Amino acid sequence: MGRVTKPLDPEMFDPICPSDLLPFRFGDKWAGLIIRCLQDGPRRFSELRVPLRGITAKVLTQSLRGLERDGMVRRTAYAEPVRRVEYALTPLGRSLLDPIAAACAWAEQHWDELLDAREAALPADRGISGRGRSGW
Amino acid sequence: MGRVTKPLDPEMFDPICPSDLLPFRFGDKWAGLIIRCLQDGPRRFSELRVPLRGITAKVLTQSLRGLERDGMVRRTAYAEPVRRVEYALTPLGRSLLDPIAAACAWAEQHWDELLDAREAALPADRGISGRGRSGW
DNA sequence: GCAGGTGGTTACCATCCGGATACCGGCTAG
DNA sequence: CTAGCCGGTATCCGGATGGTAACCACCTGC
Repeated sequence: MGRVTKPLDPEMFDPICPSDLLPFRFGDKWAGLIIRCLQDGPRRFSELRVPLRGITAKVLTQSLRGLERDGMVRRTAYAEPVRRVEYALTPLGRSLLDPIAAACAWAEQHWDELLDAREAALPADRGISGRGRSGW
Repeated sequence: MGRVTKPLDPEMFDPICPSDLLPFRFGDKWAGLIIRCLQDGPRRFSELRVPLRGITAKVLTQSLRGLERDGMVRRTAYAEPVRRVEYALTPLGRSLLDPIAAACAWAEQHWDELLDAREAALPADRGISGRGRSGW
């Protein structure tokens, strides 16, 4: 089976920058990232684990099952000698790319302000809200 | 002091419909709702509790402190005989209204599909993902 | 004096969520 | 035979999250 889509960039999610201040979440912690991983076509389980650095098999399975159940993702297992399973966006899942992109654009645009606010809050951090990490 | 903005509609968040399937979240469970409550101008603590049916003082405080820390909301306490505290959106917080609106529009547009997917999943519900309720 | 509103705080609790670790059967390459 | 990849599952765990209930000081109105 010839590869149709380019392999995922292991660096597509910078581990330092864009994940921990962003106040948007889609579904669980990984759902947004997964959706974006699938935007160029179907991906295999292990393929998804590459850019989602550090995600464990269990958690990825969990997240994918949730997305499948909600009609965002379609899972296809092929009856081949070597086990192969592919995950692809449904039209519904694909329609999510737009609002996700809007959220990303917002974050990118206001990144400095977000950092500033966080930094300014640190000294007298009342440390109440739970937004220490936010997912994507 | 004259009231500038219309009182909040206690029904502005339908308790049945728009909250529990929506796969978007902003910050913690209440942050998105709070932001939208503040879009027409500053609101007082108790005023916010009305449309946010069921939110307890503690949880609202928590959420507001988080938003304040992240620069989305500004808290102003007035030195008056009767205690008065107002919460208002900062420009940064206001800028969030757009992507939030995009998310809402998406949800509204795909509501039926979301419901269908959920319903179809119920019989053989593998019940793995944590998206039973989503907040936003 | 007492009830009631305002804007919280404190202590406690159940649940959830993500993660670590170990393990699995089927297949293939050496 | 053995090692390793593939796509998971089973079990356990700690911390975050959200909620309840009780309490608080201060002020106003009856």
